Amino acid sequence: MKLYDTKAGELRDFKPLVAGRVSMYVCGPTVQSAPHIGHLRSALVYDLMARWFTHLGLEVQLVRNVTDIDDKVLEKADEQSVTWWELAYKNEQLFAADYRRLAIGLPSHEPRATGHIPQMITLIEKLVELGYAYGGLDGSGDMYFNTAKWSNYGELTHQKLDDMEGERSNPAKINPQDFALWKAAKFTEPESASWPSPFGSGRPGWHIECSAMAAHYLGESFDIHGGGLDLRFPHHENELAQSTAAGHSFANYWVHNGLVSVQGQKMSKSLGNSVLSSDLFDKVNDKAVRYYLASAHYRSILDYQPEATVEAAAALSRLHGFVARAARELKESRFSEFAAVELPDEFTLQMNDDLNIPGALAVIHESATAGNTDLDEQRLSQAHQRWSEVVGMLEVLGLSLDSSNRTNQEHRALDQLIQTLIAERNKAREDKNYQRADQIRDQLIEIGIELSDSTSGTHWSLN
RNA sequence: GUUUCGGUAGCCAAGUGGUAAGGCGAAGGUCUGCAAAACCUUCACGCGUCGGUUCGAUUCCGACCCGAAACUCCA
Repeated sequence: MKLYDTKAGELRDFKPLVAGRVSMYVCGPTVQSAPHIGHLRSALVYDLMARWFTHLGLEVQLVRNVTDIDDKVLEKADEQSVTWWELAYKNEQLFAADYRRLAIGLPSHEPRATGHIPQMITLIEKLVELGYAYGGLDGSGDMYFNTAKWSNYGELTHQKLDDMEGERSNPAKINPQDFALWKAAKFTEPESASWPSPFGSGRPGWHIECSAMAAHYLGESFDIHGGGLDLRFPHHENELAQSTAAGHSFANYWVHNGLVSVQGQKMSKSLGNSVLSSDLFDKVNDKAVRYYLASAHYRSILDYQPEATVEAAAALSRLHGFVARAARELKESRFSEFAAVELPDEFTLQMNDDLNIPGALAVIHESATAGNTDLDEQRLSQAHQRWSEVVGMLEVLGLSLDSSNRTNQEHRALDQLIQTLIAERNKAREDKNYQRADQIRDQLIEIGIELSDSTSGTHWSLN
């Protein structure tokens, strides 16, 4: 498999550090507010990547952190007159709920920053010991990383220290580009937001959190570090600098997902142009939202267009339609069970090519078309092959038709009710009472149930 | 200014040094009592503009235009 490595600036063959295993660290959200679809796309990208690795037979370790303490969390909590941990927890739950709805798998670990303060302190101490960290020149008690001492600084984003603007007005820093490792407690902030440390009480800087947690769960070297493109600098550059300065080899591959934009502009909390998951979930079903967010290559900008979600729903519905039709029409044959078949080579090729989901989706569509034709022509063996392929491919992408609601009690009751109406309608059709037949069909359409007549009888589906 | 990344049909969106995947949508057709669904056919002589390299460029190179992201708060 090839992956685009931001640090190398090119596609690289992916080779795990330990054969048969892949370790991934993904920057999760700062839980200062509810998720928007940009956050969800990011989580989805790494979920898809993890699923593909799993399909390839690798054992995946995925760590996705939660930043539950930082300036913004404290600020927002203050505005809303709640404690910072209440705010953080509430938002963390909103993220979790959306992840679940999008069928984004649980990571192996989902560490909160506040649960790993000792590891962060240890890492800062190490940096002090090695001469890369210093206490703020203004005596504030802040700790900073000395970027001038680390000659590789800028290697992730290919920038020279001199070209970077940095924060010129901060008298606590030796170099304007230096960044905070530890922020001393302030009188204006709640006491609960500070922890004791050898540098005085305070809280960790944003970047050190990820360095410490990645090392804690995945070790000093691991395979892939992922996150949104906007985190490349300063966040990931700083993580890389402090971790490697501390002697860790850190991530072997750096992967960055493209952002979601609205009318050509980045979706962000500060711009106030956030599209929330509920905006999509209200319009189309959960799997269609997943399909939509996955439908652009993960490194491309996804410019949000409301109609595009409806298009995604239509496209996915055709695939699900084939799966359901094949299941129905093959039921009575010797091909009633779908087989664990090899996925089409082209699909594998696309997925191995830097996770080209759009290319992979094209393969699924082609298989579904071919499968529908096979069913039309009564080529059951081929249809069975196509059906199995499509089911397998959808499963890898987490886009399978949910089967849970087909087995529950409510569904059975609904089915019996509709079957009664179908029988009445078919009787009416036999009697050439088309007015009554169409009336039944129209009434069902109105409540979202679609009937379709075929040689194998009349079937219904939720629209 | 510096560093990244884009500009492909009505819309979404892949891709390639050899003549443009797929989806949505639209039109026509097959099927149907009529529909729906499904299938078939058609829908970019064109891939921001202008040059260059080449037998050949949308793809490589250069310049330019437009847009996005980052530059110490952001997935």
